[in-house]
Amino acid sequence: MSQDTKNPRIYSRLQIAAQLYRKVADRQLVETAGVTAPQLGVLTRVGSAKALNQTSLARDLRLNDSAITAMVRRLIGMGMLEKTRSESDSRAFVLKLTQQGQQAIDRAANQPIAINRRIEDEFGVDALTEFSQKLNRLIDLCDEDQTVEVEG
Amino acid sequence: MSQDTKNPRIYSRLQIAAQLYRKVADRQLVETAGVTAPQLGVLTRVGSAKALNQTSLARDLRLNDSAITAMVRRLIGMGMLEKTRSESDSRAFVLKLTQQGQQAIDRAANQPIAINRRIEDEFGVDALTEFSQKLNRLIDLCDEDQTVEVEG
DNA sequence: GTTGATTGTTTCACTAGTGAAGTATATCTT
DNA sequence: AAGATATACTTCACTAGTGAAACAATCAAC
Repeated sequence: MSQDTKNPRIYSRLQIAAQLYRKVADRQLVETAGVTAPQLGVLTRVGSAKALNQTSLARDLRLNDSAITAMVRRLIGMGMLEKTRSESDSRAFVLKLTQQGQQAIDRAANQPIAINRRIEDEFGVDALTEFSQKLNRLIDLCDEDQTVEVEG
Repeated sequence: MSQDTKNPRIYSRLQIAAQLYRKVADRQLVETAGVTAPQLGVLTRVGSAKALNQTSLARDLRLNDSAITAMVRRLIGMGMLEKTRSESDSRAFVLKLTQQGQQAIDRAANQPIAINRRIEDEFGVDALTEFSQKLNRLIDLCDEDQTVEVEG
């Protein structure tokens, strides 16, 4: 008689789906591009910005500052990213792709991973768009709930 | 001109939604029941089984054995769970709730957290069911992709 | 009844995230 | 110009997961 049987709580489904998707995507991406999915996310964002610092990156990806610190350290260690002090603001760093980092992005772009194609094929663009919108609504609801609690 | 703009790739949305939902749920659950959402998941599963060992638990929750080892250790440390050697199989352990563990479940059941009610209200049962089905389909696709790769 | 494979669990090294507290630089305010 | 406040980043301790390698107990075969 858990609540799961009564109404369709989506919490655990969502967690399982996200975890599993990440696992599969990671495997395939590491194969083709040499980076994990979160790492590719960072590289892509850095690549598409002119001069990005870590705080902006954190905001864009909706992550903690400390998550970025760790992520960037790993990517620098892998030779994918460079970090130089900003000239306009000496607290901040400017992130830049290395050649290797750019290569990783290119490889990922040129050879889309199987799981993504599979999902697109199976769902179709319309269903995927709708799904994406529902995810957005879910995100908004969580955001509201967070701000309500902090302010109220 | 990243692929994100062309077609609605759901990977990052899904990750953000799952992470954020967990964060909000954790906060509210820790408040009302004294455990996090993943912890409550484990307790609930243990509570609804007669005699569960860790491997079965891992399968049920779709987690790694080593994730369970760590999870159980934490829950025992919190006084929520007990672990005794199985009499029928002396490799295995039998997991059991402590009073405190049962209390945590009860509190969570009696006082459903705000974010879940909010999501149910906003989405409605039908939309939620459909959403859940799509998540299931996504999970299945990932599963297939995994087995294909292992076997092929 | 030993031998070999399978099963249940743990350990280790890792990624990826949170949140709180600290440091250093910038920016207001007066 | 100084002091307060805000911002950029790091560190630390933590949860939560993966995967590979080890170990012990069980089971199946011979």
